[in-house]
Amino acid sequence: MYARCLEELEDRGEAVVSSAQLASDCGVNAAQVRKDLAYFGEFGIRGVGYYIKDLSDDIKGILGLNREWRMAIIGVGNLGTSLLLYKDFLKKNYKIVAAFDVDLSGVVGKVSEKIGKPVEILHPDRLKEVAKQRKIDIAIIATPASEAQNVTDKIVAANIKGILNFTPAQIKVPRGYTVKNVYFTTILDNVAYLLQSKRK
Amino acid sequence: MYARCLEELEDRGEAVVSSAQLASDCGVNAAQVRKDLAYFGEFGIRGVGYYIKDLSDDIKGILGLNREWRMAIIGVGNLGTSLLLYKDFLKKNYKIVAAFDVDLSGVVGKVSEKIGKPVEILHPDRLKEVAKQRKIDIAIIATPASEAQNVTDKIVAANIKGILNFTPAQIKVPRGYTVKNVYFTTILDNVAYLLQSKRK
DNA sequence: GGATGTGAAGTCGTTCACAGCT
DNA sequence: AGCTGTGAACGACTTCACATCC
Repeated sequence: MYARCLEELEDRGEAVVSSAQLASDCGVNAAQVRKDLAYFGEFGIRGVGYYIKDLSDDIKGILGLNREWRMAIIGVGNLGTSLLLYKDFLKKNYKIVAAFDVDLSGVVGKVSEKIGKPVEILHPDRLKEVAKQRKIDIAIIATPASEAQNVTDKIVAANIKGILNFTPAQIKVPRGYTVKNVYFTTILDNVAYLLQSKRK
Repeated sequence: MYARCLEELEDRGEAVVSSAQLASDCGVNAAQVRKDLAYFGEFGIRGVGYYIKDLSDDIKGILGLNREWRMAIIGVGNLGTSLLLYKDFLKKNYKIVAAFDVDLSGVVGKVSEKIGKPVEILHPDRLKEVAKQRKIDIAIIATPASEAQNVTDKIVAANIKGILNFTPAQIKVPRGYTVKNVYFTTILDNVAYLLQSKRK
């Protein structure tokens, strides 16, 4: 959040920012900003503020955003295709280096056509082999929910430590693996509840 | 989360569940489950547990999941199209009742072809008019980030109180509006940081 | 002077442990 | 006997307030 705000300030040509301003931009408390940043070191200058460029670089270093993260998409349906075409990845250090689907034939044409160049769709059984070759860091599960655990097991076997799960299934992984779940209807449930409870 | 677990238990033919089992299914503490549920009322029976069907219905009532929520997609690019085609909405009480885009011509054909029937794409300026007609509860922003605030202002003018924002822009709304942000690269940043900090 | 870094206070959420029902 | 509901202990995060330093 701070990294994103800082980039915006940088683009605007600003050089220094105070915790108060950064807080207001991010919609949080100023003390919060200082605590968060101070946790990782002393980045600010008393009486002045934070040098935007330096702080931005420091944060990116801390978050690991200054290196490339190589990703695989598993499941090339609507969502998977959408992610393959997702332009924001290009600006950031995220790169999709492989796409997997059980249906090899069906999707290739459509996706390739949209993306402008042929996309190679591989069978999920080849995950382990390809993960090593292409140094995959993160796997994105965009299959039907019923396949989620099955696919997860293949990801674990391939020793890919980061997983982004777009299915509603609660997947099980050994410790040491990082899983983030993103499920649209759960987010909508949240909005719906807040709307309903405010209305009354 | 509980609602989803309960549905699964229901499908499996179970009738009663204890806080301990529900907790284990959801990956949380048993006391947590009891506190969460007790907050809204006394749903359990001491010495027995919770009747799954009743609890499931109660939770859905509390969350507002037993009524239809009518949504509009604004921005019919890759992501917007993907959401229009998203099948999980059909099983839940979420319904996309309108789609908006500044480019009326470009997308109609492609989406319609995929969806099997013609999809009507409207200009965002018609949001207010259509919101009233079609009783839109929630607006989904799937435009480029640069358009987010612009579109948000139209949503506010149309008096749509729930907003799901898929752009990285931090949008501003008057109080009384509910906004949820879903931004893929932020989630990936999180995964990347956790991976990096574990590795060292 | 002015903004950071940080102990202390305050707030919120989680977990424990057990009284109270069924 | 067993499991819920809940006060109390605990822990984590947020905010305050000010000493500290540029």
